[in-house]
Amino acid sequence: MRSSQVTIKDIASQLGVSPSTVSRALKNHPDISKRTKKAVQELANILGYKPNEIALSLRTSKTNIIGLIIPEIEHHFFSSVINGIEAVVSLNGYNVMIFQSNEKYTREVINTQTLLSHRVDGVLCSVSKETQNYSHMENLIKNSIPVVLFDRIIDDLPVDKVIVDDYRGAYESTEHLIQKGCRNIIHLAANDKVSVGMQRQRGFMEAMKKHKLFHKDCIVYADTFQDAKKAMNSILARKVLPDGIFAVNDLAAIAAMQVVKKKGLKIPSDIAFVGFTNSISSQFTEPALSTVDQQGYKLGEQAAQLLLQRMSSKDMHYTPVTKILGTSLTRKIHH
Amino acid sequence: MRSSQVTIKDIASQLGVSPSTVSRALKNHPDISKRTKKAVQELANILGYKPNEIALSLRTSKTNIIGLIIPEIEHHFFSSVINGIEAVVSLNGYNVMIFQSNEKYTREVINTQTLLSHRVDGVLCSVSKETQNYSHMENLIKNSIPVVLFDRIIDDLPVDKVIVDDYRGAYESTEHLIQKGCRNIIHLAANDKVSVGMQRQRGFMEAMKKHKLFHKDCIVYADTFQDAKKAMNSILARKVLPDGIFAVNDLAAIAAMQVVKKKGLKIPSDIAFVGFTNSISSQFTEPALSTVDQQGYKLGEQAAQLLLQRMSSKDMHYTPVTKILGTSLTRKIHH
DNA sequence: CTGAAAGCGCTAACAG
DNA sequence: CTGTTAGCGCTTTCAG
Repeated sequence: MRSSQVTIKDIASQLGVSPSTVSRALKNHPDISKRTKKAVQELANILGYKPNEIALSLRTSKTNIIGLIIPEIEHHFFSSVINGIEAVVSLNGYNVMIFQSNEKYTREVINTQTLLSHRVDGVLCSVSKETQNYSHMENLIKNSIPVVLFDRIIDDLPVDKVIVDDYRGAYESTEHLIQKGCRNIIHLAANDKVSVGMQRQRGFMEAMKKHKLFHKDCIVYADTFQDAKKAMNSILARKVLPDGIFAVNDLAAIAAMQVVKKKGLKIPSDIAFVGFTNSISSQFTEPALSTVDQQGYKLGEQAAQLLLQRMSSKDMHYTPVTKILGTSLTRKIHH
Repeated sequence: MRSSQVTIKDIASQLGVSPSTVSRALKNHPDISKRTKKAVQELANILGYKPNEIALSLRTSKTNIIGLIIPEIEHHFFSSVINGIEAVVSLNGYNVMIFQSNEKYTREVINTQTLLSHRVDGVLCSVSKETQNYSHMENLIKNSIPVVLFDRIIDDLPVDKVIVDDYRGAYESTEHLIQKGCRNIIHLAANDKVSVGMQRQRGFMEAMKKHKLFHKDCIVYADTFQDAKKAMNSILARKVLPDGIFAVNDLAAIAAMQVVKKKGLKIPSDIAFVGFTNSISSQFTEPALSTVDQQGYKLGEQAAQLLLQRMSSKDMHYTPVTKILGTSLTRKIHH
């Protein structure tokens, strides 16, 4: 049954007309007679003709594909970003091609090359933890492929960016803990140099300093489940116990909560917790974890809109824009 | 700076040779002199030449793209499947184009048409909950695009399939509960007609019947968080309380656990729980939820392998294969 | 060792 | 109203 795909030529020869007539008939060109149009469209339907996007792309140098590079798809935050992106771009006739860097710089570079080869019309990217150098992104731009960075950005790269206000999210969370009576708050901080983690740490520090609560032992680097468990254990071995924990992500917060509960301490009365991400799991801890919602879906929408906008303008000498999205603290702590 | 993409022609004209020479030089064709090769390859590097995949695809009618249709990317199971797929296909030079049906039949149909237009080399699909009709899949096959279904399959469609042994996973989970002493087990079952849910229900029923524990009230339809909460509340209002719950997914199990704990009952001593999916969240409940691991990654790998195999054989009259993957019960119940 | 030409599927001048 | 032609970028005969 190896029927290869139906082309405009097949329709043309079966109808005894030229390919261009078929092409025109299919797009309702006014020049074509009603009879011909009808015949063509009917036969196209019967044969199940679908235009070959590849041929179209080659002609128009437009693929209607947006390239997306994210660190890990298995991250709920990123999959919700994807949904926001798809919602926006699909309305404009674009499809998304997703690539994962798996937090590796080298993979990210390969991804950009593949994107380039596939001649995608634009690229959305959230960079890997390893990424310091950004010549691969510049390479896209040099090839006149617009780039928008989101969430994990490269500060120095002059392109459009959409980020979450990590600084303020962290600041407000810390203040919330303070308002709830915490005086000795510890921040479980990110280990890497990614902007996101740095901003959260900065937000925490500023809030603590403002309330004169900052001290040198209140930052502990631990951003994975295992690390956070270890860290929390050694924190609980300190002479002075904390009364609040602000974690750089929910995973670390949840890990720390488990350690705290195992020691028989009560949450939030003995130690209160705030996480960051609003992951699915944060609803299932007991008590439910108070956490900063990053609004991945909205972030995706905004990034996509910015990219589409940039793609539609021919101007390569634009002034890059950075959009900052607000966060909101969910499930505030109740004593 | 609007430099459009570098082509083989650019290199050719700059070097005063013909495009065909450049083409050959770039792929190390033995006919080309060392000098020319070196010159071409160097210039290609400098200009940042990347072959235009679109043009290649048009020529070879091979896109090196695998189309993937899944219900929802925000589902951890599916994103782990994606990773399994990518791991396998990327080794073979393929990229994946992901489409979501969002559990809508109509979207799934549109997705297949887009895939067809993009002339993907093969399609992997897990169908939506609504999907009953499968002419859209047949349409792909008619166009000689091999299809492999995974997890959520259509029984009647004669294509390769990879599924998890939902029946056995459910059967064994139920027996595990029985071994642990449960005599009145209730199954929180799927509401829809998807094969996956049906198999789990069948597995549960068979195990219960074998041990003469089956009775008419032991199946309750509730497969979402909200529904499961409601269902569990009304179950706890029964004259005879259950001593075990087997849920069709972790979400329902977790919801039910929360209701049970709120009532002051102990888990697992009063009521034991087993879920299905091995979601991230299942590790974070207290106690951690015993659940059936579906091995999404492995499933993805197998499906991808099957598809690649089918793609490489020209034979359109193959006998479809169905691979069944085992499951394993994680975190068995400890009293 | 290298070049010219044809063709993948489609469309848009241009020419009837 | 319809057909012919050229060309998008690339490879691959065929012909030097």
